[in-house]
Amino acid sequence: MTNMKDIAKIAGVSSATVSRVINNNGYVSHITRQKVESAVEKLDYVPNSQAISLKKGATKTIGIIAPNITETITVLVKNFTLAAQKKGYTVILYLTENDPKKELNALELMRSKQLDGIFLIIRSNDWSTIESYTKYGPIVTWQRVKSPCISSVFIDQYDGYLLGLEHLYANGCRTIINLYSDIRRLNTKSRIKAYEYFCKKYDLTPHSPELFNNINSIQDGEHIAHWLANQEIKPDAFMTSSDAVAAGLVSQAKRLGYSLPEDFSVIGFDNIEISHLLDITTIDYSIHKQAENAFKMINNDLSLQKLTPEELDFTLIVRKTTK
Amino acid sequence: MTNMKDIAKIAGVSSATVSRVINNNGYVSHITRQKVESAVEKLDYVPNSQAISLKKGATKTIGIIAPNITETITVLVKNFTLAAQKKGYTVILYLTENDPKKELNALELMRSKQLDGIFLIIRSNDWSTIESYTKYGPIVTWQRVKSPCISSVFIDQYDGYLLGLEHLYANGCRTIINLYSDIRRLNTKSRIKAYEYFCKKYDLTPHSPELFNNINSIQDGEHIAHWLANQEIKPDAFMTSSDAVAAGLVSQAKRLGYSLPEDFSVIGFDNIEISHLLDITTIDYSIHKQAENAFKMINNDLSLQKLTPEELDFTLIVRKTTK
DNA sequence: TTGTAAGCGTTATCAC
DNA sequence: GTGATAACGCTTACAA
Repeated sequence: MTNMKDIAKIAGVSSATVSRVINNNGYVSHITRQKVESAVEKLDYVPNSQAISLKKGATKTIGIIAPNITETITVLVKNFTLAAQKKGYTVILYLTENDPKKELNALELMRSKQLDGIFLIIRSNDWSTIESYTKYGPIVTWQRVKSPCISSVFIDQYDGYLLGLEHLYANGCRTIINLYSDIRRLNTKSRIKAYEYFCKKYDLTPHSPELFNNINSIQDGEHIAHWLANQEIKPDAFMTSSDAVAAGLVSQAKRLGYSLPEDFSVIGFDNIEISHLLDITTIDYSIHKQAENAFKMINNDLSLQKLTPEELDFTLIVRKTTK
Repeated sequence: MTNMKDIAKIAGVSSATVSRVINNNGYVSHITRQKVESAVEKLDYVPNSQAISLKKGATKTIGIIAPNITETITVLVKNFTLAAQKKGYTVILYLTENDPKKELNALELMRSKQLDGIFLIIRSNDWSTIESYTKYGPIVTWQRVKSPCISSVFIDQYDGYLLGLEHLYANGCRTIINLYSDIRRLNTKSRIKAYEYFCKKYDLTPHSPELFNNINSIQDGEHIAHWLANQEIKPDAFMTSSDAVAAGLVSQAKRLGYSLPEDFSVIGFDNIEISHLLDITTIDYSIHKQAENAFKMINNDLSLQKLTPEELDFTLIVRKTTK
């Protein structure tokens, strides 16, 4: 491969001068610049990025770590990547499949100087383990976390969740079932709080959160449809924590012969493509902006050129699964 | 940051010996190995991967290039990434948004030694332009291409398409409309051929391919539903080239009051999650295996340890949009 | 079995 | 304005 020395030789200058030309750095006379540039052209020269990274101690590469690629995560990955590319960063995708060891491998990439920063969408290890890697570079997460060194693009979903519950109430629903993703998570705890406040406000009897815990996937949603079919007394609405769950529930319920919103109502969460396709009422909370904010936060840690994060908000998207 | 010299100093050996220990390379006495290992432990040392890459002239990094992340591409990205990780490779994701310049930037990453190989899912530049980059490393694509230097995991979709058409015929459909993605593409040309053969076989009058060209997205599928609503004489089936198109068509048609398969039939292509959710009959052609094969081909070009690609095949998945 | 030293391709600090 | 030259952190002949 042709390198700086080759260019220097052809152009009749030193490699220091070549470097100056390439990087527009320091004083170079017009004439030498031209000589160098034509040599670059002639030899079809491109600087070796490994050498630059080694020298500079930075790679202009950021890692995205996630357990797998769900539709929601796709939105995050896509918008983060686009934002990063726009600022000259390159993005590495690392899938952990929820294996803490694989996550560790990914974190090690930052320690071994292959990554300048990390967007850890969903973690697998303890926060304390992850925290110990922040000394090698910035880590931003999508999850809710209270840590002095890990930033988060999380927004408390209390308000968003309440938005959905109020909509159900306004449309006559009084026995609402909440499908929670993981009651140990702070995110879910906010939802539970919103539900409890809501029940108190309208004098309804809340159901225990434990009854519907760990409902996460499309399949889980489908199971709920079957569960519903077996109930004597049926609830009149489901409030979910993701469009995926809502999609599974809605599509399976239709297969079982139910019609929505006549038989019962369902509200999703995320406003991803699938909720549009299945006409599911949902809560939008601008995931794409979260992704961009994640990049901005990492960028601000790495670069002097600061980017200001955008404000996030909730919107209720009324479709055909609620009255 | 602590480096080899530091370890060497602490362990009382030369950095060459440290290297041997780290890489299990060459003869090292048990006792020195232990000294080195404890020094590594003590200083919490990790080798700098930039230095290794520079020295070795390879990065163990492969790029995935795609215009954006659709659901189908997600399957490709996911399985490729997992296969690559399993073999110790790291994966870079580069989104081009169909901008040839951005694709060029991504290809340049290989030229500048940041990438060892590339999985170019869908291209934006001319094949000849892309070919010129194969001298810097292997390029494998998902698209159909006849090139001496670019490999492809493509499979001719003639058989798969015919599978769908025959199914429609068997269920009484006689006026079938084909929604093509891009009639200039070889892939589509195979579909057209299958359709023509099919028409001749059953003595049906084929419609011109130009009538339904460039139908690619969910939105395009939705438009077709509207088009259908305005027709006096309605076709009795749609054969599509992707589940996305089928999904848009089916969901919009339902919104417009049609019921499937009573009013008409629809067959998708890909068998991605969405076709399951919407109960769309579709053609499966094991995209995940294609992704794995793509990695294997790149690996085989890069490494001495050869991996054998898997055979691919088509399966008709009958669901609720055909009789 | 271990050490020396050249080199991978840059950048950046000095001189001149 | 430009050129030496010393890093950056590692691998690998070649010696010893």
